[in-house]
Amino acid sequence: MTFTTFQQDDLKNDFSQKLPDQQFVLLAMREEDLKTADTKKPNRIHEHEKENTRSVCLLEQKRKVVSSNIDVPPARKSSEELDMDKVTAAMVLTSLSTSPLVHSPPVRPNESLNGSWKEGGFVPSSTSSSGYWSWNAPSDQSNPSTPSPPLSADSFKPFRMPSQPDDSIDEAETSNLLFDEPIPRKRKNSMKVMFKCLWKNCGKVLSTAAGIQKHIRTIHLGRVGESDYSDGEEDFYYTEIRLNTDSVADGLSSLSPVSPSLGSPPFPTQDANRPETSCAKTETKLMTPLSRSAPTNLYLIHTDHAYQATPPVNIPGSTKFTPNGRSFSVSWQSPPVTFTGIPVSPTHNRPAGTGELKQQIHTVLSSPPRVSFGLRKPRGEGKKCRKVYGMENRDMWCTACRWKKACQRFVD
DNA sequence: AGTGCCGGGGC
DNA sequence: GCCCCGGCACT
Repeated sequence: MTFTTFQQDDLKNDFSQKLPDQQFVLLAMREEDLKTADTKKPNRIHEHEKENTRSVCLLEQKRKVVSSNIDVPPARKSSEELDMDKVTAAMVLTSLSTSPLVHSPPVRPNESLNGSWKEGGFVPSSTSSSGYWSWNAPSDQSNPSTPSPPLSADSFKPFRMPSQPDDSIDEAETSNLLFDEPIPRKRKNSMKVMFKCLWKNCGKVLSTAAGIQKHIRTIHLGRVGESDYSDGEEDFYYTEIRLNTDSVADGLSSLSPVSPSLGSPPFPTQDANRPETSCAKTETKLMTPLSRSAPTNLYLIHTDHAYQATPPVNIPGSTKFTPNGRSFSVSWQSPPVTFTGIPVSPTHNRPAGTGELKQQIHTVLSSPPRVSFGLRKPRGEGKKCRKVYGMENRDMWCTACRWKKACQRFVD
């Protein structure tokens, strides 16, 4: 995951210049810094919003996620559930990416950025002098052998945490937050949880997780003989649907956090404009099984305009698709986890150098991909006859070089 | 500007 | 097929 946190200094200054193409920024600040920022630069966030960038402030100890008029219900005590703040923030970010801009003062007090972020596995891999933190995905997470995944407007499921079924900040709640609809803290009793298969062109809804997993295993993954075995992959091919038994429509609307003013879904649906769904495929695979032991995954959605007519580019740790002629990039990062018994340290997953990391982020976020369409093979990197022997010894060149053809002596 | 080499042409 | 070269892409 490409995940960027700006600190107070960035807010005081013009941090919008740092990631000009990133539209959603997770902003974590300390309480006193936020107060200062409010006082001194009251319009900073607004300025950023004008550039189609919104900020989410993750307030950890207060258990609030504040962005514009977004509030997350306060207060669970247990510190390990601070991770849920991050998750919630990710959900907010995800939803923000699809909702219209909301202009209102975003800032609220916050507490330490340092403690629980690191506890959750988010150790900044680079810290610039300006306090600009960033994370990026490990470059070796791609796995090509995943079946075609689902992807639909209501199917974007950033993460799944089977181990925490009692998550009280559910999707419906988060969605409601985005629309500034104060809702009762707990409506679980009136919610019926269904499980919807996200497989392409499927959409089967079952009432139990086991059922949907079995469905996915047998129907989509073709694991007929291993019906009881689950490697968890199925988890990422379905989503929970919380149906409000008081008002089914309410529950359904929570599935798609799109403003009614926006006629189009936030993510590609099954329409003709939909590009290949390999992005979801990559994403799904990347989440497995790493993320299952890492429920603190944060998703950051950002959009940019630079890729509109370009073909998909495989950026490890990120994926991209183009709904409605506008591209979305989804990238992610897993915190340090143990994978098949091998401890994976942060330095394993991330490039060592700050500069390199930032370069990667820059690549992911803004730079137009260099795509060779195969019309011309990549230029050879090695020395060729011309360089080796020089123009004066042209007779020593290989025939191809003499004929200005591809060098046959020093083949790349 | 220098380099690699594709595409095309003459023989 | 051999040989050459215009011109493009890339560094």
